[in-house]
Amino acid sequence: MLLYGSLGGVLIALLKYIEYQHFVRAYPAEIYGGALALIFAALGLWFGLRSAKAKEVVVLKEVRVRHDEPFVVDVAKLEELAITPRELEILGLIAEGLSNREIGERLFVSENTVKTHSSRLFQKLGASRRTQAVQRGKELELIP
Amino acid sequence: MLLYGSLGGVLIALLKYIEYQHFVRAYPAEIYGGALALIFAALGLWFGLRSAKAKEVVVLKEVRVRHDEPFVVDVAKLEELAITPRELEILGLIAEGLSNREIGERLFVSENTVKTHSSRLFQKLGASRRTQAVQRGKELELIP
DNA sequence: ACGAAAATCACCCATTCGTATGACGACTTG
DNA sequence: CAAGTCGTCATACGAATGGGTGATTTTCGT
Repeated sequence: MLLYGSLGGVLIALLKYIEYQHFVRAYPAEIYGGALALIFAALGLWFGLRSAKAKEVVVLKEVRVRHDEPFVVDVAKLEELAITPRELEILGLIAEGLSNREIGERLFVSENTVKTHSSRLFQKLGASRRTQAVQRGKELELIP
Repeated sequence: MLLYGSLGGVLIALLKYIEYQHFVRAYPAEIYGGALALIFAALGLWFGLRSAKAKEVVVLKEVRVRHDEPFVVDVAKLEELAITPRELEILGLIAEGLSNREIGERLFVSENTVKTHSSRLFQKLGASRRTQAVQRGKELELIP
């Protein structure tokens, strides 16, 4: 800012000197004043835009985009494969790495029940292993 | 822009007229010129800053798309857990739902070998089931 | 070239899993 | 009401899995 100010002052003095010596008599004062006004208006505008550009850079950016969608089960595929709610529930627990026994404990049913559910589930998913069932479930968007 | 231009022109004319009529004799030309320069410099600066503010708003733009990353294994965690390349490979195949036998066939090794690898893998991952290992592997970004 | 790490394989044993089969009760629907 | 679906549970058996130990061979870094 200080630099700009002093530079402007020098420029003014210079211009004034030149003008006074050579043109003050050649052209009417209106031309002189107009030119001066134009020059300084341009100068001011230039400086203004310059500082404007600087400001432009400083502007902060704060935008968040979604990263994970909420996930919804593909109900169409569920019905298509005739997978019951209970079976889907068990698929989810299988995907969490729980054993049949643990699933039974969590759902307050016997391990045998879990086995029947998972067995039917595997049939419907075309899986023969639980890891396979998990993979299929993710592919079919039945589990996140 | 046009509006500003014409306004500036009118202003110039007005100023010139007033000056010519009253001050041309009262003060030396330097003062007159200096004042004019100052005024127009300020005017230009003001306009510059004004347009600067407008530009500042435009800059408010941000792209932070992050939906699907290509996925790279977390080498740091791999070393931290001392997981060998072979073990990681087997983890991937487990995640695909393959049985130990199938993994052995695909890698041209015996099922027993697969079992030892997976056994050590489970130890390192703190898993007791393969489904659990898969889950841990995904959490630790060892597999996609 | 030596030694450590990795990979390979085998055997054993207990547990878990997958599958089949049958059964029973609750609920829905025609 | 009869049929169908769903959830529940049991038993049984073979396959798969997990865990442990021991051993040999490759590979690789210093």
